[in-house]
This record gives sequence, structure tokens and C-alpha cells, in this order.
Amino acid sequence: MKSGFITAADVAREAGVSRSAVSRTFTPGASVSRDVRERILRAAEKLGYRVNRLAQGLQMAQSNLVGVVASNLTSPFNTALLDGISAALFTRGLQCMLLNAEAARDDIGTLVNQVLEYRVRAVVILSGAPPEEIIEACLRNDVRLILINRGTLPGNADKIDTNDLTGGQLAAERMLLDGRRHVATVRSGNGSVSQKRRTESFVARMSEAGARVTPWMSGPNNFETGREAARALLADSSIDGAFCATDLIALGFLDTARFELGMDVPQHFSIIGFDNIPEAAWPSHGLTTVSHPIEAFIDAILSCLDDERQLSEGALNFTIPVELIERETTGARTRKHTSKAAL
Amino acid sequence: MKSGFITAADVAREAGVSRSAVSRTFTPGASVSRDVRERILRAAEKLGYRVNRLAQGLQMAQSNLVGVVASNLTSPFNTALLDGISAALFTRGLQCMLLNAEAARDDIGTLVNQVLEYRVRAVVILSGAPPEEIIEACLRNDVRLILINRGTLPGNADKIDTNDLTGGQLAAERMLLDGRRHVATVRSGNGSVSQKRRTESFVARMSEAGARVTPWMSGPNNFETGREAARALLADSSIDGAFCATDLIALGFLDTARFELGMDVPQHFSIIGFDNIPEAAWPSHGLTTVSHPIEAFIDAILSCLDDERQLSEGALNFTIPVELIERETTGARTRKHTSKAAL
DNA sequence: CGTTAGATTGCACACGTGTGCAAGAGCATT
DNA sequence: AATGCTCTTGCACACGTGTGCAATCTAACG
Repeated sequence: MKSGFITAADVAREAGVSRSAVSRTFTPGASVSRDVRERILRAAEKLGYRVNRLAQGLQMAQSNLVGVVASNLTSPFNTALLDGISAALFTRGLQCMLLNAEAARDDIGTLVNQVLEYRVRAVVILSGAPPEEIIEACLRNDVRLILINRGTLPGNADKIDTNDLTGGQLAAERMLLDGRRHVATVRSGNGSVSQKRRTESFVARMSEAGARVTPWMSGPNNFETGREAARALLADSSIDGAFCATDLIALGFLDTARFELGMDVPQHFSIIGFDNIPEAAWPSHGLTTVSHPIEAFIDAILSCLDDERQLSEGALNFTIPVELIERETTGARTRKHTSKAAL
Repeated sequence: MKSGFITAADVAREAGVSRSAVSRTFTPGASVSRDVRERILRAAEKLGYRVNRLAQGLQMAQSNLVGVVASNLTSPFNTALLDGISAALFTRGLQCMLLNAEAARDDIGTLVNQVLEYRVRAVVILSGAPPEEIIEACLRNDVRLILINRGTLPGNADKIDTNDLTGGQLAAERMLLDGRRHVATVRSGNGSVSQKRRTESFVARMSEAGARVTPWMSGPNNFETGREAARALLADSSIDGAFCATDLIALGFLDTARFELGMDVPQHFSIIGFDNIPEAAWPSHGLTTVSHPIEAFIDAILSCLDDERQLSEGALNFTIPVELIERETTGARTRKHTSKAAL
């Protein structure tokens, strides 16, 4: 057998019909008689025919591809999201093009441009912020742009955002219930809009209640950042609580406080994270956290993809609900100011 | 501005040259005079021209896509691998098509068929086992097939495998040094070849040294599986060590032993995992484990992609080296048979 | 049997690109 | 000045597919 792919023309020759018939056989809803269809299917099976999606996409001026821009795939929340998205795309007969934002040094513009070259149907941005001219380019070419937790960027794009305001408030209420009066906020330094929003909401509520807040912000969104924050912040022993913008940071903070600094959580202070990653529920951590369920994100993304309208007719907006998951890093059964007594 | 993408013909008209010149301008190494090239680049910039990769792929009978079949993206080792692969592909100007094997109910044949429709340059299989006719289909169409830890499947494909034999032996030696005489092996029930190999190598060495081995195997490769194994196995208090085929399982085992069953590791027994995921190094776990570095996998994959030969001329084989990372779940400073004394 | 509506089939064009080929332009060598 | 060589440029074809249009075929109905 000769090398190279089998084309519809090969199948047509084998089945003794025209190439159009082959094309119609593989096009749902097209008009083909039953015995011709069967003869074609048999020939296609025999030769190992596969429709060339590149040619198809060229003809239709659209592909079945969806670009997904992600980064920090070591964060379990991001990977869970990616897992859900790739599975959801499969159910819609779409293919997932994964773009690694870190590899491109967070040059989201270049990445989106690359993916536009494939005439993708939509682009999902999980990470980084695309420049405005890129948003316009997508709009002009009828490519849906779906922004996940990117905040209110200018331009016409579908936006799916966690209810960070409520999330921050829930965390604050729990801190206040624990009687904490001097809390820290910890987030990564790369300026994620979502981290900023939830932190500021937390700060607002705590300040309103008269508590003191020490902000801390540095490094990437990972475990090590939490460790560094703990070392820096816990030198000041008046701090009796920490709200970390992601679970990964919170777990680094927690582990360092417990095992490196020998502190007792939640006796000495309370810790609350955000994301509800699987690791937070492990017995060794038992991290109290704010959850924003993956399923809600997936549903919202599918709604955007199923939306038949042109993007120019208006974009969609979704807010993902949050919930406080209480575990063992909050709710100490003790009097207030225990940590001060340790001085 | 009219909707739809800008084509090379549009640019040619704008710049007052032929369409060929535009094509050559964007083809490295083609012959174009300097001022024509500049005029074209200016026109392209102005109009927002993007090469249509679908048409290009059709013409060249090949795309810049590489299919990656993965599953269990909640496993940090898999995601780290995916992260590395997507970044590496970017450096080679290739695009990553992510296929979720779980979403396709592990029907790898269908997945590979789908990805072949895009005339991909190669397919990387991180999960599941493709049927032999698919391997042949790839071979026939000059699509490289790169199998990661899939064992010795029949057919001509590039194979990259962890040195599981040495890995299992290293774990066994450490167990013997700890004086363990009745150890368990824990692996998931979905029959990963790699898990099987490392476990069997461990068992062989332990048996050779006269130790007793109780095998356990069930469920998917996740934390919960480790928990169930601990509950089932530690009812038999003569067991004084466990070798888990992945870190995720090992951590579930460890956490359950410590926090649910109140045992002391490594006093009561030793635990060794495999993969060296980041979580294993967290202070709260300190899991001793066998590492097979991601970088080695990436290097091997790139070597396969860079290999210019046709697949029919012979495939590549790589073995990834392993190393025992000793942390706090082995090496108890105590006399032998401590656990027996606890009976 | 004649007519008509409906289903089926093939022809031919379009989608946007890369490149072989030949023609032309510019320049150095004889 | 004539010749040969190198560089540039445009024409035209091919890649594999979907589909409008017209032609053909089938069957139902009068």
C-alpha cells in the first residue's frame, strides 16, 4: 500500500461512485441512497479513509478547534479546570488546542494570534490578559473569546467570573467568628485580577469590623510562596489569622507554620484558602477554604460555546457561586487572644 | 471592515504585488527582494493578515499539530508531564492538541483516529493502550507514535519508559535496610503497565531477601485508593511497610495511617511512593519516593520529534533513569522489629 | 401511458496556500 | 558588446473538501 493518506477520491474510485457521493455520505443530513452509502462505507473502511479536517476547515472557513490558553499547570485548580474543559469539548465534537502561556512568557497576544491561524471556533483564556487589539481581532473574525476570572477587561468578550466579593466576605465572617483581630492577606505577585478582588473584599469586611490587616504579596501562585509568606509574616506574633488567595499558597503557609515554626493551627491562628482543591481536604491539611465548583465553570463555558449568536450581538456574563467549606484550620475552641498570651 | 479573515490575495492587492510574493515573504528561506518584503509586511500588518494554517497544512500535507492523549489530569505527575510537553512543543513551533482519554471512555483508537484527521505530525500517548491497527495506521501515514510508559506494545513506535526495574529494587533495598519483613504493595486496578513493572520488581527483590509480601490492587490512581488500601491492609498489624506504585496513592495511605488509624510513620512502618510529585516534598508529608525526572521525559520526546527518519526505518527507545529520594517515611532510628514488639 | 414531484447523482467551482517553471532584470566576466 | 550567472517575480497547478446547480432516475398519481 502506498504511503500517504487516503482521500475521498480514492474511496469513490473503489466504490465506483463520484467523489461528491463520498462527501455526502460523511455529511449528516445529506442526500445519499442507502446502497450507495453502504458501498461507500465499506470501501472507506477497507481503505482506512479519514476525512481531512484541514481541507474541511478550509472549505467551511472554520475548524472544530478551540484554543485554551493556560499556565501554571502545577496548580491543581487550573488542571482540574483544564480536565473539565477538555472533556466537555469532547462531548461537543470539538478539539482542544492547549497553549502554554508560561512557555510564551505570558505573551498572550502572540498565543492568541497563533491559535487564530487555525481558524478556531473559540478561545478560552484561563491565564494572562490579552491586549485589547487581540480582543478586537477575535471579534472581527467571529471567534468567541471566553475569559475566565480575568476581570472586566475592555472589549466585547464572554466573561465568567468567580463571585470573589462574596468569597472574601465569607472568609472575613469566619475570621471574625474566630475572634481574630490582626489578620494577614497573602497573594501572588503576578497580579491576578481574581486574587486581587477576593483579597480586597476580605480586607473591606475586616476593616469595617475594626480588625487590623497586614497585606503580603509576592512570587508566583505556588506552595513556596505560601512558605515565604509564613516566614515573613509570622515573625510578627501579633498576627492571628491569614487569608490566602489560593489553596496552594494557603497550604504552604499552613505547613510552614506547623512544621517549621512549630505553631498550632487553629489554636494560634486561623487560615483560610480559596479554590477547594483536592489537597485541601486531605486529612493532613484539613484546610478551611472557599470553593467555586469546577462544574459551574464548565456549564458556563458550554453555554458560551452553544450560543449561536455572533459575538458582535453581545457577549455573555456568568458569575460562579461560592461556598465556605469549613475544616480544621478555623473555629478553634478557645478564648480570644490566645496567641497574645504566648508572648 | 468586512467580516472574515484576510487572505494573502488581499495583502497582495494592497501591496501591489502578486500573491506568490506574499506567500514567499512568510516562507523562511524563500527569495524575495528587500523592498517588496517590506511593502508586504507593512500591508499585512495594516490589514491584520494571518496565515491560514488549515490551507497551509492542506498544501503541505502536514500540520504543525501534535496530539497528546492524556487522562487522570488530577494526578500531579501527569499534569507536570503535560505542562512540560506543551512548553516543549511551543519551542519547536508546534501546537498541542489535548485529547482527554477519560472523556472518551479510554477508547484510545477513536481518539487517535480523530487526531489523525488533522494530519498531525505525531501523537504522544500518556495514557491507555492504542489497539494495534491504530499503531499500523499511524505508521502507514508517517505519523510518529510516542508511547510513554506503555510497556512493550507490539508494532513499530517510539517508546519511552521509566526504569521501573531499578526503581522497584531501590525501594526494596530501602525497605530491607529498615528491617521490614512483611510489606504490602499497593497499586491501582486499571492495569497500568508501568505500575505493574515497578511493583513486580519490588516483590522479586523482597522475596529474594526472604520477606513476606501482601499485594493489593484496586480502584483508580488517586488519593482515595491509597486510603482504602490503608484501611484494608492495616487491619493486619503484622505489616510493617508499604510500597505504593504512585505518590498519590502513597499519600492517601500515609495520611490515613497517621490521622485515621493513629499510627506513627516511620516508627510503625515504612512507606515508599513513586513519581516524586511536589506534594511528596511538602513538610506535612515528607514522603520517601522514587523519582523519574520530567526533564528526562521531555528530552526524550523532543529527540523523537526531531528525528528526521521515517517511522518505518525504525523507532527510538529511551529509558528514564530513577533515583531514590529519602525523606521522613523511611529510615526510622530504631531497632528492628519494633512493630512486632507493639503487638 | 403521460405528467409531476421528489430523491439521487455528477459536474464544476471555491476555499487559501506553497512551489515548480519560465520569464525578466541586474550585474559581472570575457 | 555579448554572454552567462544570480536574483526576483508572476503564472498556474495542486492539495482535499463541501455544495449549488442541473441532469437523471424513481415512483406516485391522474
